[in-house]
Amino acid sequence: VPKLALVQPTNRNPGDNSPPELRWIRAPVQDRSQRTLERILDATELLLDNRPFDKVSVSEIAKEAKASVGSFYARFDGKAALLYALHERYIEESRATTEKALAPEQWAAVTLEELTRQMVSFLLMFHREHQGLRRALVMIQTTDEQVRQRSASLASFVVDCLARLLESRRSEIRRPDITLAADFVHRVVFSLLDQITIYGPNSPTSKPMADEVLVEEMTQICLAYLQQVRTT
Amino acid sequence: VPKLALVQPTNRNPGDNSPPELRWIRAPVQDRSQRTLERILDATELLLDNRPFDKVSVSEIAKEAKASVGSFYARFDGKAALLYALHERYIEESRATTEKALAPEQWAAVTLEELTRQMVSFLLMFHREHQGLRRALVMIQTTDEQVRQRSASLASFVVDCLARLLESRRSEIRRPDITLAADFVHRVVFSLLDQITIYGPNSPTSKPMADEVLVEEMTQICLAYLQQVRTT
DNA sequence: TGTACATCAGTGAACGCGCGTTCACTGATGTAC
DNA sequence: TGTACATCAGTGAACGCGCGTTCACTGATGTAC
Repeated sequence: VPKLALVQPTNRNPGDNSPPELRWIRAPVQDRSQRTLERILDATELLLDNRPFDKVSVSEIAKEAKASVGSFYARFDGKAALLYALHERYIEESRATTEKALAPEQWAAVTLEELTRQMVSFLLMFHREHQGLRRALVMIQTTDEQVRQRSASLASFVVDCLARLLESRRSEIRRPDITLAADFVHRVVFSLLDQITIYGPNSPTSKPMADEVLVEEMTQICLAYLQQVRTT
Repeated sequence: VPKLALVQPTNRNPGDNSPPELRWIRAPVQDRSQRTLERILDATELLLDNRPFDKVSVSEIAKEAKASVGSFYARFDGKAALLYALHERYIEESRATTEKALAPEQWAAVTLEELTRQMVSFLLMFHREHQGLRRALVMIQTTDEQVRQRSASLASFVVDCLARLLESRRSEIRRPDITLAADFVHRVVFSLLDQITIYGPNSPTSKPMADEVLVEEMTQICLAYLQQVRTT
């Protein structure tokens, strides 16, 4: 079980007047409560697959996690903190995954087309796995500035990694500004994925698109953009 | 003032056993109440620019519309019906606009590149204008099947128009399947616009992108995709 | 190894706030004669 | 043109439901001696 990236325990030194740290979670002291905490996180992510965060009540979460409402509040400063903690956990996982997946060395022997296809295909799966949570996060981001900034910083990291990867393949790319290209490709791919996250498989287009078709068209549009030959 | 596309008045004929019609609104009889209704719709759309639908209370809406809570409920079957009505109005407007904007004749003398740029640029503005409402609609679509289907039917219409336009320019396009191409281009463009709708100008990418850059890159990626020369 | 005590963890009924909805009433509009 | 009456429109205080949060209490764990 991957260790949780928790933010600041409750106990502080007397003279400690550091800036208002994010205190999303009351740090567990015993193993038992650590497990309760993780059960709560998992249960919530499960429940989010079927309903938005607002429609999932704290008592339901407690029930699903085989805990009580009281023990919930012993771990979290409130319902909002729960979503923050899930966000935290999700970002940690994404960051680690990205770092490995986008390392240029790994892709040295593969064509840009195949690289793109693998990437898109993997991302589609990854996003599907976390669909419920992602939907909840998308929704809260429309309001919560803090969550938005955390997501932005992850996105920024991903774009940097992507730019480095594209840089290592400069000869295969015709876009003049690689940083811009990385940024925009990221935008396109992730907004498509977000759309799927939000609306589910039957997205709000005419007909639902099979996964393979989707992956193929996404791959093609990225490639076409990166390798575009201007006709003017 | 464009006439509202309202759905079914309350009075029905005795033997009327038509399928469960959508009754989102209690049809106004006097002019006065018609105006109240529109004031309520406009006020809501205004309030939605700053807050999600859940955080806008009915009494606030009434206040903003210079009406009372009671008169609100005289027009709408409930708070949900209000959003449905706004959706209705929005879809009507979009449909009409699309029909005109995508008519092939209008674009006969323009290059595909310029056509695309104009379109993307217009859409960006249109979506910005309705940002608040769109955000609310995106959110409710994650839950409400009826709203989702209505949006889907609009999307379907737009894709059809787009396919017809692309068809009329077959010679400039290299994609084998034009229907698929229309569908996918629509998806890409609208998911990017949705992303902006949701997150505002400072979307969750590294740095916010200037409008002109955004329009330009969107234009280029669409063109590149439609005119792609396979290098294999 | 055993006992006492402190702290941590867990429980779930009760509380209270916010907000959607109702309802008894007043005022405005339109129509019949 | 005027009056009576019916219907429509508007008002806002009061209600009640749902759900997040609290709290007094019980049980578990760990530590000191």
